[in-house]
Order: sequence, then structure tokens, then C-alpha cells
Amino acid sequence: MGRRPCCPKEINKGAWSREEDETLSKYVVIHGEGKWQKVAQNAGLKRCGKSCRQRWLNYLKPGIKRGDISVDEEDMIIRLHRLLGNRWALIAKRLPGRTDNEIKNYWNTNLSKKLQKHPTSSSVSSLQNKRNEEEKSKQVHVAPEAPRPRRVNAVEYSKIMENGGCAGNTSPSNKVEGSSDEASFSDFLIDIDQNQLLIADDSNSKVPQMEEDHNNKQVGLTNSPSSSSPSDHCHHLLPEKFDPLETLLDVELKRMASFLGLEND
DNA sequence: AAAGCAGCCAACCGCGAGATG
DNA sequence: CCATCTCGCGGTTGGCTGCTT
Repeated sequence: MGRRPCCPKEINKGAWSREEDETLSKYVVIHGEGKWQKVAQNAGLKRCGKSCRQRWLNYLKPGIKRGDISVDEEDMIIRLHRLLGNRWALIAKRLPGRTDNEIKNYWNTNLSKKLQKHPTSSSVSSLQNKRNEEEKSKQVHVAPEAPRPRRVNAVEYSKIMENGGCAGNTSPSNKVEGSSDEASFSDFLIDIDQNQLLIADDSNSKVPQMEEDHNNKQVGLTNSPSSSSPSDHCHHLLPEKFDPLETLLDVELKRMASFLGLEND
């Protein structure tokens, strides 16, 4: 059978010209995103719809930041990569203005090499050197062969929840002393279960129990004592829109700011 | 000066998942 | 329920650029 080519006609390939960029930008501004095949046709671009989408999302869309990845961003990328692996889209979501493609390229060209040179380092940034010294004494646990997390659809997620899979909390290693501010946040990130994060991200509203100490006050959560099953427990914990990683990273950013004496910025 | 090499990054490609008819 | 369409994602490629010899 074989896959039908997505771009059957003769199309332009390679670098986009300024004219093409302008044409695409004008069209998307007027008509909005989506239906990229029609965008390509209606805008008169001899480009594949996928190519139009990629060009818009990675370069033309307002708010896209190009280059000059800051130390903080680099550090965030490293931490998220340890958590999520090559889930560039997920990582990019945590870095406003950055695209998955840029982060992926940055990783492949810079960070992976740096980390090869300093494989035991939790971060390559000078910002982290101090913390690295502290962490040397600890055995940082990075699952060497952690299974690559799959995207979890709604059906699979409900199965996971039925099996008490909330927060992946069956393993002691996933247990985090949520109330201990002294616990290294980087350690916390390392120990968190990847699939748990993905579930949380996909559902956009799930939070592990370990978050409750930290977040109850912030988001007005209450832990219902009547919750019987783990999944019930989780659902009771959850606000309508809650992104655990977002919150965790917010905490980490505040720590960085504090470290740099920038908490007022 | 020019050939060779390495690094960077924009763009392409194939696949999976969800939406739609 | 199935086929098709559309979108999003991650891996890979190829061209450009700068450096080295």
C-alpha cells in the first residue's frame, strides 16, 4: 500500500524566501492557524502544508525568541531533559518563546557535548557549580535505561488511574518529602517519575500527591479524607487547570533568582 | 588562496494519535 | 467501525559558514 505522499505536487523545498515568509505571515494573521494544507494552497505558496506549519511555528509566529539561550534557559533544558528525555515539545512548553526545534538543535550541538565532557555534572552552567559541589556527595540517580515514556491518550490514562497509577507513587524512589524545603529540588526532579509527568501534562490537570504540601495553600487545594482509591485521591487534589511541572519549575526559578539575588526582578 | 573539515541549524521526513465523515 | 485527513512530534539530513591545514 504505502503511505500517500503528503506533498504530491511539485513544491518548493529548502530555505524559505522573504517573499514566502511574508505571504505566509499575512495569510495566517488574517485567517488564523490550522488547516495547513489549505494555507499552502490558498496563500499561493508552493509549499507542503507541513512545511508552512513548521515555518510559522518555529520562525514567523509572534513571540518566538531566536538564539541567545540564557544560562537559566540552558539550565532548565538540562533539567527537563533529565526528566523527560528527548521530549522536545514538552521541554519547549516550559520555555516561553522557544521552539522544540531550537531546543533540540541546541541540545544536539551544545549541551550533549558539554554533558559528555562532564557526565556527572547536573548542569553545565556556572550557576550550578556551587550546587554541584553539594551534589557530589550524593549519588544522583538517573535512570540509565528508563523506558521512553509514551504519549498517553485518554483511554490509556483512565486505565492507569483505574490501576491506582496516580502519580506513579508505588515506588519509594518516587516519594518526595514535599514539605522539606531543604531537599534539593534538582534531586526532586530527578526522582520524579517520567510517566507521571507525562500523564500530568497530557491531562493538563493532574498533580501527584507529593505536591500537596507545596500547593494546597497556593491553589486552594484540599485533600479529601474520604478519598478511597488512589485515583479518587488524585482527582480530589486537582484543580481545574493545574500543571505540576509548571509549578515545580516556578519554584526552581525562584530558587535561582534567590541564588542570584534577583528575587525582586 | 584553496581544499578539507567540523559545527550549526533550518528544513525535511516518517510515524503515531486524534478528529472527522 | 473503518478509512481518511490533519496535526504534532522527534529523528535525520543537507547546505551554509567559519576554521584549519
